[in-house]
Amino acid sequence: MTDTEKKPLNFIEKIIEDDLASGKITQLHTRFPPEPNGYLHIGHAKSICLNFGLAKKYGGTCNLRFDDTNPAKEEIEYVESIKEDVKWLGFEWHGDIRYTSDYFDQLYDWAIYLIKEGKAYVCDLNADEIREYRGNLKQAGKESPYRNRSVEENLKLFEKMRAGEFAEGACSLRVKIDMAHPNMQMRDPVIYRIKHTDHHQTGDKWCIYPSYDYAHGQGDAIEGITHSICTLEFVEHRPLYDWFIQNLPVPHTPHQYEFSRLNVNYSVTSKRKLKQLVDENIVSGWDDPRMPTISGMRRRGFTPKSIRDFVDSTGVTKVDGVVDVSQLEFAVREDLNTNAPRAMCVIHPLKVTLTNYPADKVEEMSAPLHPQREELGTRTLPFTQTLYIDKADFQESANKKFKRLVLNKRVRLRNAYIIEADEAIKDENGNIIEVKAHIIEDTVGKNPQDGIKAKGVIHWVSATQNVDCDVHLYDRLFTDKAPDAGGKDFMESINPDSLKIVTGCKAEVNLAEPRTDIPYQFEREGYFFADSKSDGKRVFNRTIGLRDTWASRS
RNA sequence: UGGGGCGUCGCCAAGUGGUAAGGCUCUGGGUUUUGAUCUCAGCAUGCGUAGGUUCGAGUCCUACCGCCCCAGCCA
Repeated sequence: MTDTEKKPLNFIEKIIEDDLASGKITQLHTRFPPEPNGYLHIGHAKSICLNFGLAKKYGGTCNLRFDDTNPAKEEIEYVESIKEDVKWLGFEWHGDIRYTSDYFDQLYDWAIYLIKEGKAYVCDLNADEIREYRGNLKQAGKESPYRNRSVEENLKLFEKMRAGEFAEGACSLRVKIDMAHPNMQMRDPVIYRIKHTDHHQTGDKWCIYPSYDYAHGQGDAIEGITHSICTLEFVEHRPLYDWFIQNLPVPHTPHQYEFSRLNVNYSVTSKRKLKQLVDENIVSGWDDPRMPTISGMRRRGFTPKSIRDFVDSTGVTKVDGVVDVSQLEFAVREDLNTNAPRAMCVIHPLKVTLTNYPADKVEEMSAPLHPQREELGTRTLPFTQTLYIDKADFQESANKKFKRLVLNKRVRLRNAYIIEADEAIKDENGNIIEVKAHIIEDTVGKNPQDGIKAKGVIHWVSATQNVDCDVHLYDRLFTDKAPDAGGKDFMESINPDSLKIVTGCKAEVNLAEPRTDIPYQFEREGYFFADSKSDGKRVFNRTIGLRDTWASRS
């Protein structure tokens, strides 16, 4: 997406433009607020692109805020990986990194304010009792017997909570709204709970922690966030969000807007499920190239731009949908096709001996790094008497649709000569182990003088001057389009062939020290990215294959 | 309906009363030293269903149907 064409505005952009036009806001301020309790995945990428993208588009700012209100689930390791992922995707947060925990003192003071206003109380009901008193979807709840404690008593009790005088679960601070409210979120929600757990940012300073609902909007208000964008499951929290903003002396009035989460078929994104895949060794880790995590996609070779383009292509709406992976694959291929340098690698080597080519001769073939982009320059390929071509590119006989090497027929060796096959050498089991062929003289960069053209082009590599490598071929992790839909057990549709390791592949010499910033296109095979975790061994992860209309037709 | 959100092509998605954009996928043709790229063409008489208002409705009204979310001291 090169541009700024007249792409229609999404509903959030319309709201922003209206707010800017009406003077409701003078500058846009957004935020990306992950909880550091796991690795970011493609769904988060959408939120990142939306929040940072909007700020950029409208000349505003976007904060990175760790929503760290639950120390029991969070770890510093996750804040580090999240920072890395956001930067890698190409975004820069405004100013310092924010933590909701930076506001714990202010939040505590506001809790006391609510108590003094008679709007919050310490409740001694335990979790089970609170659930019972809450009622259910069709029945109003009952008020807690502790709901009418005096301000003084609440103040004293809350101070004791903070001082660590109660065990976890002994009591909680609740806000007094309406136990009969049709919206369950408004039935006196808990805003502070006791957790005798150290926090990765605040250490042992606190033993009571604010809830998400109580902390989020206030964090937005403190940071001057104008548009607090989140996903659809928070729609019913909005009245609560607004309640806090209205009932507390906050410095700004932020507003929450919800859009639908990004889902991609043939994959799962729930943290719990991704963790299960890791724990049960279905994948090698959170950054396994088959994972929908940002780190997994990075290791696989997806580029930041391809992910951004994909996310932008899916639109911002309130419709629950599932985007087809083909849309993601398209974005990856689109970017890689225009930017990946070309190279040749024979994955299933078959030896070819050129009987009319001198054994000691080496010709330096020049090949462009990109066929459509001359400015990228060229590379050199040694051409020798013995070569490797792919086993799939030779057949003793074939019909006319087979555009590769066939006995007594010609084929073009990419960036080199046209050759003609003369004989197939087989082992005792009848397997072809070598092909004898001869070159057609004077066909480098030109057609044969006898007018008999080659019908196809295949890739090759010198059998004496090449580098060994392994190739990891990835396929989708699940065979089911919706692995976890309708309560299905996603573990039952794991694709047993999601990874095929091929060893003994032969790559052109220029791949001896492969680039680590972008995948290569192994011509006719696909895009391959040097694996970042295979030191010592040369391993290429197949990012994605080339579009193949041939395979689907046959 | 307890309350809330949502229903336009296989998948995303424009459309805000004037006679259904675009992208992905798919299907054909052309170019091509990657069966890639590029390029040309095709692909919703119909917008969850049924009525109604209107000269005219995906857009307004009514009823119905379907899907998703909420009963954590998770976020």
